[in-house]
Amino acid sequence: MVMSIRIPRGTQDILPGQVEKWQYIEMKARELCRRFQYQEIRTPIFEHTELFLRGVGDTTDIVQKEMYTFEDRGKRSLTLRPEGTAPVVRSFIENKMYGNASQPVKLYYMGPMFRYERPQAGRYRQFVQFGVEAMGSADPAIDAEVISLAVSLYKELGLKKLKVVINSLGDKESRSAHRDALINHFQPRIGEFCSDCQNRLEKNPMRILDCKQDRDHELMKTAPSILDYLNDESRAYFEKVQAYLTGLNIEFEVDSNLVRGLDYYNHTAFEIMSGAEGFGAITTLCGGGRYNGLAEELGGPETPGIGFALSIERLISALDAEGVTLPLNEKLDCYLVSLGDDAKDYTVKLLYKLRNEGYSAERDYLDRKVKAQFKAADRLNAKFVAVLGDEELKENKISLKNMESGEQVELELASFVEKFKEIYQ
RNA sequence: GCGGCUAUGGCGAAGUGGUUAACGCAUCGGAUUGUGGCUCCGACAUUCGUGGGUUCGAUUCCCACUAGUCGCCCCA
Repeated sequence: MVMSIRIPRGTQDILPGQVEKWQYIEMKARELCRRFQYQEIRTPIFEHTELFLRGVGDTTDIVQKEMYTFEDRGKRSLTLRPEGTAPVVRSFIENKMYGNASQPVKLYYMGPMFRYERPQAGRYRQFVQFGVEAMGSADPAIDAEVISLAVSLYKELGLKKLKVVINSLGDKESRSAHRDALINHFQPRIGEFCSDCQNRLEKNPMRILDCKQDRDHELMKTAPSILDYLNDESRAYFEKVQAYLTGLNIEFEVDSNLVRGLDYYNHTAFEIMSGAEGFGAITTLCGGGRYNGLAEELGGPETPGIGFALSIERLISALDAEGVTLPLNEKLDCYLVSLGDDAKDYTVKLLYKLRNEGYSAERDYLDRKVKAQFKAADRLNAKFVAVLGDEELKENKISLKNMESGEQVELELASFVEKFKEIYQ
């Protein structure tokens, strides 16, 4: 036998039974965006590699080791998008949305992202992100709006064990002062830290604060906090964001060690984590932050922006971990049981009629016995089963059974659909 | 990129260096010659991830590969 071809590593098929959850979540997300007034944008699955080099930052892990990059026949270097912000900002600039009548421009996207990583719980090579981007406003109220949108999605879906963590990375000036302070702090004893941290010292000293291996080192506890290096403007901004969140009754924690991995962040950075038991090592459900300056970096006009991205896979894992069942009702309106060739021919037509009237309806296509047809109806959660056999056909009758009550009535065959409508009410 | 564990029917899962590879669920058939959810009976893997090696003989032992899984790094 020929070896069968299997799904590529780190990808998954979403099968019937599971896909309903996805559809429900997608519907919820879209509905929420309608209420919050974010409009959908669909950008290509691949972009010029250059976009991510400049947008995400060429020292980031994403760019250095996780991109699906290929050359097309025209020798262009293209990359399957590893994240959604850079493409949206690219489109914003390219389509001159900064000139739109309504500002800020508030967009959302939902679709697959690709990162070449070793798969584990909650991590895939192709995964689906839902994200929003609000561009053109540097009002801290919109930071709070973006965070609240993500929180609302989780809460409305039924998650309870959530933790919102925020931090401020400050503006350029604050960040650079903090960076110098960090280097001065760790430099003398960097040899006592892990090799990753040693590399981080020059590249991105902030990341040392995030290290799990060296978290108990005494220099960690005494490390300069970004919050002490925020200039007045940055501090005022961060305080305002917190005040708005408090006003929205959104509980949060300030964690000065929260550092996001992408280069483009500044000011507000946030994460939403799941505290559910058995959720695995990865607890981040959603990550986001402000990226003033990214538009300029990509060749557009100076435009402030903030957004988040969350993974639908992790959202579903969190729902499962908390034992939340989504209100999916999968009932079949009517199953048609037939017995005999003439009856079968008739029910084939009847089935189509019911479907054209808007009902979900099904029948047997494997010539199964009546008993097995009923079993199939049961498995499909049929509300009603109509039975047409030789006897009924001869007398122009059809039986209709209510599967919940077990009650069965005989109806005129000719007016079945009309009668069904009445009874179905 | 690195490390641990795993790989047996549609699913879950036992098992052994040697002539029939347990069992449970699901499915199909029957008891009930036209009525589901319960019960009982029967059927259902020329085959144990792929390739190679050791052996008279491998699903079982060894190696490689692939995949899954969990963790590290990092992230959604």
